[in-house]
Amino acid sequence: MTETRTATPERPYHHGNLRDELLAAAEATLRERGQEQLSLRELARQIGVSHGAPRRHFADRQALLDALAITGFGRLDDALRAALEETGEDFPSRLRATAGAYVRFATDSAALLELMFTTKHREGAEAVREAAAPAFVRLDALIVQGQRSGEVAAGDTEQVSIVLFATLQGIATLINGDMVDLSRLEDLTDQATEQFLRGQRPLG
Amino acid sequence: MTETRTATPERPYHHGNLRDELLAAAEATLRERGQEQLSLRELARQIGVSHGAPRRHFADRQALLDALAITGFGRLDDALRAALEETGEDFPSRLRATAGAYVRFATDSAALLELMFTTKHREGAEAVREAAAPAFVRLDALIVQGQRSGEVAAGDTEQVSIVLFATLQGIATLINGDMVDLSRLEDLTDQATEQFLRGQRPLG
DNA sequence: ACCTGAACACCGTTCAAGT
DNA sequence: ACCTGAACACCGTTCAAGT
Repeated sequence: MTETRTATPERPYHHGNLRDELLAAAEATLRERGQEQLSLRELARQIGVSHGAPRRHFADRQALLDALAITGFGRLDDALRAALEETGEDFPSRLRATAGAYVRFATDSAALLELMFTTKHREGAEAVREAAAPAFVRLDALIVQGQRSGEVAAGDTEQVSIVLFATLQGIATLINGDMVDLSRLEDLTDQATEQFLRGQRPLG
Repeated sequence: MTETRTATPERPYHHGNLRDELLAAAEATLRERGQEQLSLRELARQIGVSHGAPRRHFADRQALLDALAITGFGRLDDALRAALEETGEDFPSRLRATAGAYVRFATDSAALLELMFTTKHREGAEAVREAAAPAFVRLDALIVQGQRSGEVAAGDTEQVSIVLFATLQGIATLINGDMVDLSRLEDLTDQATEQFLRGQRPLG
């Protein structure tokens, strides 16, 4: 029971884990109050370091936001992979599982999604784009499967997968922006996937 | 050639047109440097009024951004209407014209688009949503035309039009966020519209 | 190697006061 | 009715200095 074990322990000079703590605190603030309300100084205060300390780990505010976006893409890819592991092998099942997982992630993490997709005209944005690649590749692979099984017309795979990606992303944007009610999410996603299946079915 | 006619004329006490000038200057800054770089104080400096003056016309920074978003929706609707006036009467032509006009507007005014569609959890957002209504109604009317002509399957009109809207919005988001190159815009839009036409064609 | 703390140049917002 | 200008409480960023 020494002085150094109080409720707010005097931290040793070297904090040791600041980067991860900053990211965790930033993500919580992002979810609760949005990107614009996220302040480096406030994060430092919450964690108990001086306002200059974050600088060692993130060159500036934007670098921290980029890091959040990058982890976001990782989590998106994890969500898509997990959904595919729990579904059947046929193309329609995999399409529906992917679409459902995407829009669920996107509407559950609206502020994070915004960070992930509004990257334009920034330095360091290259790293964010690279982080997005696995999710795009996963969509691409899904379309390739559909083309092999004959359920998706032959053609420019990437073009088809981008339009599919765009549709899911757009549905999430309309809902996250309160233009469309969240209660319509499932029906809209079904509409999009069934329309995709019909629109892609090779003409007999 | 009196003292009151210098290059920077001494303005009369009552400015008279401050609201419109603020909006115009704000839109230019938005386009050139993005929303985050837009500062009320800097706008006031550019126009030549005190930093407190904007307060008479916009309660706060967000109110000015909302006003920009609202004028953006008006301009979007204008663009859609203009495109429809220049095309044929058949449904596929009108679908293609609408889609093309939408993605052109959306990629030409990327920062404005972001303002228009990220409205969540804000007061005064109601006015922004209302401003969006005409564009949604226009898409709805287009789908109704397609259903009447038999080129779109009968069903929930709004659901179909929202998915179409979402697809176009998503394509623009991916391009504006530099995830997809602008050069692919036209092909992606064509892919989306042709897939829509095939996916909606009633089964014979 | 990592963090502190003062300093600088900005913000948005408020409000009494001027015309 | 409309605008000014001082004041307040924040920011992000920089950097010499500490351990």
